[in-house]
Amino acid sequence: MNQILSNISISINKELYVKDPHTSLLGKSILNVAIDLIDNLGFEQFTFKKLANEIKTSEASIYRYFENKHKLLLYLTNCYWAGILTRLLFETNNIIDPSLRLKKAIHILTSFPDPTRDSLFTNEQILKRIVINEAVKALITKEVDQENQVGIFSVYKDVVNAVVVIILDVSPNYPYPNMLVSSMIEGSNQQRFFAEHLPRLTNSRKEEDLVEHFYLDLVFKTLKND
Amino acid sequence: MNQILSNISISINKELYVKDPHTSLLGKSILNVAIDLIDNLGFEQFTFKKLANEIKTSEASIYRYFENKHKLLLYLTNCYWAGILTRLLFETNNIIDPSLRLKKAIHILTSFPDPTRDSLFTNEQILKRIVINEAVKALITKEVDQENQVGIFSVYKDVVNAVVVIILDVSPNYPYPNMLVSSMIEGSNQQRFFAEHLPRLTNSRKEEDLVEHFYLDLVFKTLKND
DNA sequence: GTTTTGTAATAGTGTTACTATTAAATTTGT
DNA sequence: ACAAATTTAATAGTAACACTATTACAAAAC
Repeated sequence: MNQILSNISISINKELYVKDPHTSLLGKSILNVAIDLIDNLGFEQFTFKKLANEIKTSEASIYRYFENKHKLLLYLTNCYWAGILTRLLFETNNIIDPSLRLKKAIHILTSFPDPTRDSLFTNEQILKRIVINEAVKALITKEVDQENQVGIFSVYKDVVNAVVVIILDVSPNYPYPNMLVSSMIEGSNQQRFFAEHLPRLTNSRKEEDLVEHFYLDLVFKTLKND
Repeated sequence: MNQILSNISISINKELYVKDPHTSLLGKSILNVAIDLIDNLGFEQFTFKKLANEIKTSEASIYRYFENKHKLLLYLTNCYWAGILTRLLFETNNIIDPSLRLKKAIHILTSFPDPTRDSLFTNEQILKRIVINEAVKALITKEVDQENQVGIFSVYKDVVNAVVVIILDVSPNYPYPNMLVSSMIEGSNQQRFFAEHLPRLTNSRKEEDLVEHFYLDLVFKTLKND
C-alpha cells in the first residue's frame, strides 16, 4: 500500500509537489487513495475534499503536499512514465538486434500490463488506466508552456526520445521518428479508450486487444520502405 | 457574423442544445462569441459569466440555449465535424481513383485550413484550433457512454467511416482501417499541438508543417504491403 | 530544555456551475 | 385586431468547488 514506486530510480520533478509525498505516511496515503479515487470518479469529479474525507484528513493538509489537483495528476502520470522509462531501459538494454529492440519497445508502450505477471512498479495497471482516461487533460492545456519550461514533461520526453533512438537504429533515414513515437504512445491509449466506449472508431476490442498488433504492423511497414 | 455554418446540410444532434441557437439573434451571438472566447481563454478558463458579459446578456439566458459549457463545446466540435464531413463528401465524390480519393481525404483531415483560400464554412480556422486545443476534453470523459448512446458522436463517427470506406477501396484486406483513420484524425491534431508547445515530441514545426506529409507517408506505406 | 522545524486542523474567501422565479416581448389563433 | 399562448431573458439566488490565512500541536535539532 505505501510503497508506490519503491523500486524506481528516476526522480520526479520538484515543481510537481509542495512537499514530497514520499517523506511521510500521510503523503503516501494521499498518493494511493488519490489513484483509486481518480480511477473511480474520473478527474473532473475527483476533489481534494473527497480525497480528504476518504483518508480522514483535511483538505488543507493535502494542499501542503500538492498545489492543486492538476499538479497531483501530473505527479501521478510522471510516476507512470518514470516506471515505463525504467522498464524500457532495462528490458531493451541487452537486445542487440535493433528490430527486436523496437519490437520490445512497442510492446512496452502499447500493450496493457498483464495482470497475471508482476508489474515493475506498484499500481501499474491503475496508473495505466488513469493515463488512458485522464492524462490528456493534464497535457493539452493553456499552461503547457510554463509547465514545460520548468521541466515537468521531461520524463515523458525522455521516453519518446529513447524510442526515437531505437527507430533511428532500425531506419537511420526515416524523417519522422518523433512523430511516429509520440503518435504511437498517445494513439495506443486512445484506441483503448475507443475500444471500450466508441467501438466504431477502432478495430480493437476489449475481448480482443489489437492495439499492439496494429502498431507493430504500422511501424515496421513504415520503416521497411525507407 | 451570424451565419455560422450557413451552407451545411448535416443537422446537429438535438441533445446538444436546450434551444436551437440558430433560431435567434442571441443564440447566434452566443455561438460566435463563445468560439472566440474558448479560443482565447481555453476551455477551463472559459465561463458562461464571461460569455454573458461579453455579449451583454445574463448567464441564465445562455443556460436557455445550452445545458452547460461542456455541451456547448460538443456543439461547436460537432459543427466542425459536420463541415469536414460535407467537404469530404463533396471533394472526394468525383475522384475515381481510390488512391487519389484517399490522398484527398488525408489532406482534408490532416492539413490546417489555408487562410488565403475560402473556407467551406465560417470560422473553420478558429474551430480547427478549438478542436486541436480543447476537443479531447469533451471526448475523453466519464459521460462518454451516455452521450454516445443519444448519438452525440455520430457525425464524428460518420467522418471516420467515410474514410474507412475509401481505405477499404484502396486495400480491401487491410485489417485495421478504423484504427488507422481515428489515429490519423486525433494524431494530426495532437502533432500540431506538440509542434507549438512540445517540439521534442514531433518533427513538424509551426514554420514547416509536416503533419500531412507524415500521414501520407504512413498511410500509403502501411496499405501498400497489404 | 528551549528553539526550530514540520504537520495538520479550523475557518474562512472568492468563484463557478447551475436553478427557481418572474417580467417582458413575441407569436399564434380566431 | 386582440386575447391567449408561448418564447425570451433578466434577477436573484444556492450549493459546491478550488484554494488560502492562521494557528495549534508535535517532533527534531541544537
